[in-house]
Amino acid sequence: MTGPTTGLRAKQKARRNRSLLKAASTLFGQVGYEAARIDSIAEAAEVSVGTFYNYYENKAELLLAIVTMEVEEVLHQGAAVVAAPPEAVELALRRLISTYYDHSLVYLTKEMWRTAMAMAIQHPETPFSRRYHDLDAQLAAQVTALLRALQARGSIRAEADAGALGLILFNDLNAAFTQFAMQEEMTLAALKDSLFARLHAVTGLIALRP
Amino acid sequence: MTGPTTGLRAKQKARRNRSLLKAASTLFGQVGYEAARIDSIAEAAEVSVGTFYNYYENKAELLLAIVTMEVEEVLHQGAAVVAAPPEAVELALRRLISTYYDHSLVYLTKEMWRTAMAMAIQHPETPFSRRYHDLDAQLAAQVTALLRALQARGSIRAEADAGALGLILFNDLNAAFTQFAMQEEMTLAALKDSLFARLHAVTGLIALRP
DNA sequence: GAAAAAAGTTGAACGCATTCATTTTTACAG
DNA sequence: CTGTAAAAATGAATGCGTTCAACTTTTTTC
Repeated sequence: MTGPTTGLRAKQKARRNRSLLKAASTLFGQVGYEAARIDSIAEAAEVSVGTFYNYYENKAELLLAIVTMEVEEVLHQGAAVVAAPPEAVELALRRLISTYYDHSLVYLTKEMWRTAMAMAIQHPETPFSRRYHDLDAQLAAQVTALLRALQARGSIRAEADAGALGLILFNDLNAAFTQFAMQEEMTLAALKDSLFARLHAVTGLIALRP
Repeated sequence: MTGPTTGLRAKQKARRNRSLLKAASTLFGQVGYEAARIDSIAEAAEVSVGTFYNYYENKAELLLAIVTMEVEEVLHQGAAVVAAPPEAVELALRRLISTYYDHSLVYLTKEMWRTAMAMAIQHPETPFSRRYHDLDAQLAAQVTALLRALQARGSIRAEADAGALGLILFNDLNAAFTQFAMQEEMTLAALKDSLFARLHAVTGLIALRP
């Protein structure tokens, strides 16, 4: 399947791959994803345009690589919260969501996020979209898992549908994040304020021990 | 501001405007938005490519015109539901949301919706995005208005935050619709099933008279 | 180690949305 | 009507992601 990982050729390949990704990441950060030219990325990696396309199917695949790193880190941090959530329902959810938001701009800018979201929606049959939604689904599963844990512990009404509410909450935090990515001047604090207000409305309905 | 609406020139202008929009709409429906070439639209409207750009700033503006028609019709139908909602909370919400979904594919295809959503996210500073989110906000306001009406009538717990829950519900129905637009084979019935399951989880928490 | 095969590199060429300098048409003053 | 200004139409040129046929380099074979 995956060829040899040693040998002159393989080494060179790995080096160029990293070189292209780093060049792209830097340029995306500096001038933005859309304004970054393939020529410039290739040039920065000391490679021709044609060679770039031997390493990445297209420009989007570079973005996907960066998105994947970012979301996997978010999932890692999120898992820790789900594993040992705070007692109170609202606090636990705030903690998880804050963790997500706080780790969302390490590798990606708002413009990169917008582009990733847009491409995932527009071309659903694409590897990009599939991978993006796979990551999304993992995040949603984490939110639901937290709700279930809180319910099992007796902090949430037994009759509440944790699966449904988890999805609803995830859709809401996703929508809030989209708004955040769309407003260049909006701060993380403002994002949290906006989401937490709505979160409060939900926890008020489902929490047993406030 | 707006020039004369009579005279040979103005007549011609209005005719070409309509002609281009109709040609575009037809072609979008036939081959899809992305595959539709500006050349083809211009040719179908018996106009040169350059002239097309005298009438529409870009391809997206054509889509915006169609999206606007679609959403305004949806808002019109939705207003009727909000004005005289069914007694039961869950039924009322189902009625409103069904109305939305049932009128969503009159002028637009799923692919056109995807493109519109994607562009609205990706280029927030664009007239397209502003208009799109303005329409979105009107829909959200309608959902909230319905919740408030139901609450005023005593069908929803007085302590529930109708404003917050309206937004949450809207974000959820939006997410469901996005999923629908992304799966070519998904039916309207399947869309409603998926959303109504989650809606049930919420109404179970807020409804007073089941 | 030479020849053949395989893998990788390259930049010119292509498709398509959008722009723009030039030409054509319309409106209108005298 | 005619001359002129304003408005509109036109299609060739531009920019940029992506493709591809020709060329190099590395690996394998004997």
